[in-house]
Amino acid sequence: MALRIYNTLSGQKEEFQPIEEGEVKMYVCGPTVYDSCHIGHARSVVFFDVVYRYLKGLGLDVTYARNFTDIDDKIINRAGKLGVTAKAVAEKYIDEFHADMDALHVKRPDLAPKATEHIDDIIAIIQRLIDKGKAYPVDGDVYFRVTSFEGYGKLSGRKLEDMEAGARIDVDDRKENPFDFALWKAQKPGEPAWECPWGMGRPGWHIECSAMSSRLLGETIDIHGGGKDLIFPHHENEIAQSESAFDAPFVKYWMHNGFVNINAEKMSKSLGNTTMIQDVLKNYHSEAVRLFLLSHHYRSPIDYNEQAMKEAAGNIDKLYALLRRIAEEFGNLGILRLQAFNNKSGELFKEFCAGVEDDFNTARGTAALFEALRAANRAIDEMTSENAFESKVEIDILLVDIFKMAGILGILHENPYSYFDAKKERAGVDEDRVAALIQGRADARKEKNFQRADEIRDELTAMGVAIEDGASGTTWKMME
RNA sequence: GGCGGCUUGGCCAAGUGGUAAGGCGACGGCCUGCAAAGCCGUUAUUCUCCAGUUCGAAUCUGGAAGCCGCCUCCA
Repeated sequence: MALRIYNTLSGQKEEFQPIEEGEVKMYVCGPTVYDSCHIGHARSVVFFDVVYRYLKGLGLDVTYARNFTDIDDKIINRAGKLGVTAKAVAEKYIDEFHADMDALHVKRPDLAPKATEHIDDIIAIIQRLIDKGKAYPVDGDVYFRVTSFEGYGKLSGRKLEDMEAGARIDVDDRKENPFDFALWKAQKPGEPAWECPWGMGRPGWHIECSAMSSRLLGETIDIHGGGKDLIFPHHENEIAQSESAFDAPFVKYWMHNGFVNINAEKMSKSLGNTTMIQDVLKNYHSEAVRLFLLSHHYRSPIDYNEQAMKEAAGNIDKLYALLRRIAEEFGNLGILRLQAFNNKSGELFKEFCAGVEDDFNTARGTAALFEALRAANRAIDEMTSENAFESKVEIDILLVDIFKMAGILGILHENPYSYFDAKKERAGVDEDRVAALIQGRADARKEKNFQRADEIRDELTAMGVAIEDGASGTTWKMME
């Protein structure tokens, strides 16, 4: 099987061939750190986290960079409102970003550069572009000369002539062409600024990615990703800058994820439905969030709503319930989990990979995950003293597959007992009272007083507690 | 105005020209004192509509309708 990736540049799926055998250089546009992250950021970051995990799983030597835009109009505005420095705003939200993404079990990228740490690189590229006649300074600003780059529009499929007709853009007489964009912005009073050959100022938005990508990963990289909205103008402009500066292709595979809608509406500040990761995590387990995000194809829009989240949360519950069941039957879940990294995988993991290899179709992959879940439960259901050995072998293979899939999806990090205990704690029920009621019910059942037993169960139900009678006694959990 | 995308069962959602994955829900069964959980089975002759190409189309082509995104900061 070969990995195929939909390349925005070509508009089709292409077989993935790294530029250097066995190595992958990947860059993903990170956040502008002026506010908390929302579920849309989570989608992008979680998706590319899966790309990273999968490529590493293939044994490739992946260098993954994800930047922070830590100097920008929005940050400066925010700082002005709060009466603090832009740096303070950026630092606060970088910390928040890390906290959010750690909570979502996102692996840290190899490199997390900040724009302000690469001002020299930025200035060097701008100088180069000016020297080559691709950019021009005006009153301390520097603009990229869009008409100097023949391929302008190749990523977004736009032509300069077409855009000019209906475009709503600022008319700025100082620009040669309305689509020329700022590489450098002259300092305004009170703004943070750096010294450069054109006077004090700060970088424009697009140039930082060209600078950091080329400095950290090379002039041509394998994968560059981000949200669909970045295709134009951000990534289009990055291509123009980088390819003009280095006379080499900038990126081999462009990948863009789709948006998250909220209850079938576009998420936007004006609608007031911006859904922050922190708030989502108050209501749902982080792995439910990941499973929700990954059970849809990354390029399609997805709808965040209560039903979808409850479904995902329910499925995470089922997976942990299986893990608990296996731990109860066989013990040593930790050892079984370790085996996932050494043992050969079974058919279902191969099926899972077949999905993921097809343009990271994790939605297709989850079908294999649920099949493994069902097969493992069935094997335990059907286990007898005669077939115990065969069953154990079968369950082992299924469990290894499940852990391997979970390792790529980034779920099932917890011990199942602590997972369910944490749920009980979050629900805030009186556990001693539940234990007492269950004991009372057990006594009633012993005396065949089923009416009393059912009364007690009703009482538990009213508390939101669901009970399950098993071979080794009664267990309970919180109902959804 | 320009560019792009989407329309698959009650809901969500895969589907790469060869005869509709998976999840949720619903219904029936096994299990259970009864339940729950788990398992088994049933739940789209059909993929918005119309025409065409083909031995064969949800998948390709043309047309129609509806929905959505981008073109402005945005994941």
